[in-house]
Amino acid sequence: MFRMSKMTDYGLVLLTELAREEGSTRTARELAEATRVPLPSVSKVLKGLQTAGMLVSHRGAMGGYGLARPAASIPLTQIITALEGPVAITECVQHSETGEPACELESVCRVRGHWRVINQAIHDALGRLTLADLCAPTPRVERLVGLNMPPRSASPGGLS
Amino acid sequence: MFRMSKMTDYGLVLLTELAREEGSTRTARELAEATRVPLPSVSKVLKGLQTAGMLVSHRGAMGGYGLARPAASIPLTQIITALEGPVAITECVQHSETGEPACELESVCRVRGHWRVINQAIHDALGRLTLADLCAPTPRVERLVGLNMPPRSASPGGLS
DNA sequence: TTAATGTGGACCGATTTGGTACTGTTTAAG
DNA sequence: CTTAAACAGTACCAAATCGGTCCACATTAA
Repeated sequence: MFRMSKMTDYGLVLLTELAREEGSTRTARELAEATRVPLPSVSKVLKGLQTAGMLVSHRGAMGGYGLARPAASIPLTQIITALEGPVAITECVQHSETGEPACELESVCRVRGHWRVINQAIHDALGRLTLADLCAPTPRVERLVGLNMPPRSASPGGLS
Repeated sequence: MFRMSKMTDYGLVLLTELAREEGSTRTARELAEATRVPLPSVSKVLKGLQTAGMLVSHRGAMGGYGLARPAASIPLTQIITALEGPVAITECVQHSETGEPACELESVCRVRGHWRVINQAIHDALGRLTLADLCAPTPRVERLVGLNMPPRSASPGGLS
């Protein structure tokens, strides 16, 4: 799986819509109609992004949401982290980043160190992209995300 | 989050343990004791890996599980796919790989194409690793997983 | 004053997840 | 032939998570 939650997906779609004209202010209802995302979910997601400092909100009539910073200075990792917690493929990876209490298998676990590395690679690939990149055509993303790795020198299998 | 499920984590730990001496046959109980993973979960995971063709099983007394192929020819992506389904960060990514019925936002969604690319990057990074690599020291994994991407040319933000 | 709008929380139903139990079936060893 | 060890399959359960809804409230422009 490796799935993002739907809320995170919604968040990206909404932010992309907001970033289409930077500096503009859109109402939650407008965004819901433009993206076809159910309004209550839109509200919940936008509220979260505002708390995380990515959006500014104006209450009352004529209010709405707008980007707090230029889209090019909002990394994907920050959005994902705000909406569904730290990017960590394993619990123990998260623990080793935040605090100490690792898992109870720590003493016998021989793969933990590798997860840290793999997780870092994914984190870096996502961190190279910003919200502005999500509004750009696909080829730009292909380049930035690092799809051009050399195949491994001596691969016995090669299955996928 | 981006988490693997606990079962997948268990699977990797168990396979790594089995790969420590290739060709050996270990009993589910032995593996449970060696890895401290609860026995019922061990059984469930191993059975799944056998069905997927990564393990061979021998029933009856003196039975047990063994690797069906050399560890170096079992890619990480195959293990993950067997234990928790296809690697796809979004539902729509999975749909576009398997069949046609995309999500209902398809017509207005402007980020879908990008997910395909990002997903491919993650998939490739994991596909470059095999079970044998998980038994090797960490530096080898660092190299194979592609941690050495150049920083983007003009990064306005750089936050993480 | 009023209507539009965000804020915050409670709540619910569905699904997933991790774990358990039980009843087979196979096979080596005695 | 009997028995105990081991895998196979299924059903089930409790807890957590997720997506979604609703409501009472605070704020602000008109």
